[in-house]
Parts: sequence; structure tokens; C-alpha cells
Amino acid sequence: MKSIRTRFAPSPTGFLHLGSARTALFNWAFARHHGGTFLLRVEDTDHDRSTLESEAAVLEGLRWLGLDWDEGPFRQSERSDRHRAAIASLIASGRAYRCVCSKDSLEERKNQDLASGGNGLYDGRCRDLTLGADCGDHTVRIRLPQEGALAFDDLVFGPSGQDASQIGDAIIQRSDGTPLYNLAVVVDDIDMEITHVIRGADHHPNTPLQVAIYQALDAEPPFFAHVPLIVGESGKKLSKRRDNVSIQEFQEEGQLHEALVNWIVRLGWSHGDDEVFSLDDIARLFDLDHVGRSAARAEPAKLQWLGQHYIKGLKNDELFQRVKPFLEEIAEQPVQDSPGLSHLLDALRERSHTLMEMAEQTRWLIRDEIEYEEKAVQKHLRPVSIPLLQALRTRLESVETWDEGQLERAFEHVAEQEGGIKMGKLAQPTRVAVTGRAVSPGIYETLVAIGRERCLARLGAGLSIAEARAAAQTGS
RNA sequence: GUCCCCAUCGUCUAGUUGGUUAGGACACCAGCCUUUCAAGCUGGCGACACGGGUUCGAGUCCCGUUGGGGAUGCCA
Repeated sequence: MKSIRTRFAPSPTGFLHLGSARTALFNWAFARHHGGTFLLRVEDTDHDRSTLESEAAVLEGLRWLGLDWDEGPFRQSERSDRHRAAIASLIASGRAYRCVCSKDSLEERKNQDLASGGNGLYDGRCRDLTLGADCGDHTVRIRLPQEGALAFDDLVFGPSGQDASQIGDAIIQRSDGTPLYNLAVVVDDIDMEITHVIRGADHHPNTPLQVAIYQALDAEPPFFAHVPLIVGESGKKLSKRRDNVSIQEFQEEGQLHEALVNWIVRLGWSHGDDEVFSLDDIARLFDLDHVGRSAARAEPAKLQWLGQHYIKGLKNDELFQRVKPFLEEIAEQPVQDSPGLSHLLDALRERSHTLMEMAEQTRWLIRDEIEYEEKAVQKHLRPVSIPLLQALRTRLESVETWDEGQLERAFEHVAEQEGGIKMGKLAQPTRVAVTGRAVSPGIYETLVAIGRERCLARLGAGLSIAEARAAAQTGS
């Protein structure tokens, strides 16, 4: 059997899209699984919409996800000679013909046909005119068989195809002489010896036409595998306007690429009851047999869970490197690793789904000035807390080594001394005093991360706030 | 309108020669733990769209209905 060759063929008209990313992943995985070749081809035959920036963004997205390619990127626009030659030979053999119908006329005839109960296909007006190259402005159309099945055996959907009578003669070359997608994609897949075309199911209805083009070119079609669509909240095909689909956007909000890959691979593919897959796992296990046929809704909840799962598994130094850009965004200055920060990040693993979430929760450590949240202050820095915080501060001043064990003993001592109060009565006001918030990791971890001097200073600040509030209450 | 496709818990899915108390994960709810929030542990809720047929037996096969989606471009 021939060695397997797959390709990812994005159109560079925006960022790498969630659905495209999954298509890329499946192509990559299929090639890797079978020891084949995965190549990249940029489908930029639409000059008006294609940009180099988009192309760069797409490549960067693929790299970030960890999808490496073996050949390319090729640009379809650089292969127009091949496309032209193919079109010329199709015209020469009578399998394609020139068409001088104007857009307006086409539109009008189509609407008329539809109105009178027709199916709106091209009416074939120029089909038998045998127009020469001197016919003026013209497009080129493929001459389809009048009847008979244009069939293919889809690796996901099974036997597929339509009767040729259901498809109109499609334009394969614009009036400006440039080739159209349906022609270019077939010529390129032939030239690049693609064995398996794995793409979104939105191409499924389009494939019979391409099968016809293969036939016209006397070429053997590849295997096709159409992957069911990923849909948004609306249940409709993902759209850039409606849904968050930009891979780069996911990256910017601090998602882990491992989580994103794991998330999308399970949208349409499964391996028994397994849920967690690394790229290596995917390369090892992926096959088309277990790709489903129904559309999948992209729900972020599972992505969140996966994000935390992978955060938990990161080594400390790598965790720091990955979260660093987000920390610096919060700190508004360079952030160095330190035992305190490292310890805090460790504690934040089980409290974060994304790197951004994690960074946000270090605010009280990596910025010198903290902001006191109004609600936290009202709830916990109350008059009743004042003597407790005072006693605690005194006690903490004399703690020998600032570690969790000693801090715990200090807290227990103060709680006991203040009448056997519940730890929450002491811990919560302290937490608010040193972080400004009612939520943080364990109080001892929190205090250790901040360090003795800053803790004592913030305890003082918290006390001042509590005292000011008490005074205001008595005064009124 | 025409053509094509799809249909298992809220979501992602397991189910691959018809025989299962229809399984898992996420989410949700409850309890435990507890200095907050999480995490963790335990338990719970929850699905074969509907109607026919084939069969001793149907989530699995066939037909229809309904619902959803895709295509129908001088986009890809």
C-alpha cells in the first residue's frame, strides 16, 4: 500500500479557527498514526480575502498546538501554472467549456427557474456553444455527465454521492482567468499525491463535483473522510461573529495548548471511555473508525476542566515559565521566580483553569500595593476582629521561623487565648488584611508566600481599616 | 425550493456479527472534609426524538414522520 499522505488546507482569511484546528489535528494524527506524511497547503486562490498576516497567524496557531508538518507550506496561488494547464487540457478535450453568461443574467435565470419550481442549477446555455478563446469575457465551466452517480465511499459517512443530474456545470475558472477552489484543490491533491482528504463535513455535498473533476482529469480520487461539524451554542456551524473560535484568542486568555488539543480531539472522535489524550496518545490511538457522524457542540466547560487537569500536571519551573507573561500583565513589571511565588503557584493549581486565572490570583503577592475589596472588608474587618488581629500581630512578631508549622501553632495559641474561638474567626479577618480578599489559598500558605514583614505591615493596615470603621459606627 | 447528511443523559460520548440493570467524562445537586475558595472523596439527578416494520428479541437492521444541520457562490 502507498504511504499515506494527508494535508491541511486552510484559507488564510483570518485566525486559525477552532474547526480548522480540529481538521488539522485529525489530518496530523492520521498521518502520524500511519507513519505517513502531513503537509500544509495554503488555499489562497481568493485574492481579495487572503492575506499574509492571516497565513502567519494560521501557521503560528498550528505551531502553538504542536502540529508539525512535513512538507510545505505550499501556496495555491503559486501553482496557478498547473491549474491553468489543467483547465486548458480540459477545454481541449471538451471536458470543460467557455461560458459567456454574465453574473446578472445567471442570477436572473436562476431565480426564474427557482420560481417556476426548478432546482436553480446552471441551465447549460453555453454548454454546446464551443466558444473559442476569442469569445471575450468568459468563465470556464466543467462539463459534467448528464446522468449517472458521482459516488465515493466516505471513510466516515460511508457510501456517498449524488446523481450527476443534481449538480450543475460548475465554474472552474473566473472571468479574470484565475482558477477556482474546486479545480485547484483537485489538481493540487493529485500533484501532491494526497491519499486521504480529511476535511469538514461542510465539504461533503461538494465532493461529487470534485469526483467529477477527478474523472475529467483521468485521475483516481483519494479517500475522503468528512468530519462532522463543530457547532456553537446556536447549534449552527461555528461563526466568527457568534462564537469564540479563534485559537489565538484561546491562547491569549491563558488556555493551555494541551487542554485545547484534548478538548477538540474529543469533539467527534472517541477511544472507548478515555478522556485524557496527549498529542502522543492521539498519534498512537487515532483512527477514522471512531470518528462519529453527528455534529458536536463546543462547550467550554470541559475545556475548563481539562485546563485545570493539565495545570496540575505541569512541573514547577515550566508552570512558572508558562504563567510568567500573564503575571507580568498583572504586575505591570517583570516578575522573577521566587520560593514564595513558586509555592503560591503550586497552591493555585487546584484553583485555576487557565494561566490567566492563576495569574489573577497572585495579585496580592506580586504587587506591593493591595486593594481591599469592599465586600470582604465589610464582612470580616469588623470591630469584633480588632482584638483578635491585635493579639495575632503580637504573637506573629515573635514567631521564630516564618513557616507553616510555626504559623499554625501561633494561630492555635491565639484562638485558644481568645476564648477558644473558631479558626475562621481569626483566619478570615487575617486573610482580608493581608490579601484584600476573602478568598485565597490556605491562610498559612498565604502568609508564608507574602513574607513576615509585608504580613505584619498589612495586618497593621487591616487593623487601621477595622478601627476606622468601628469609629465611624460609634460616631453615628 | 432542490440535493445531501445527522439523531443515546444539559454537553461530549461508549455501544462496532441484534440479547447491556444502556457505561464513562464534564456540568449540575447533596453529603463528607474544612480557616475562605478550591481540590479531593462519596452519593444523586439524568438519554436511546416519534411511529411502524423485520425478529423469539431492536439503542443497534428497514421504512416513514418530526426535528436539526450542511450544500446549493465568478468563497474556501
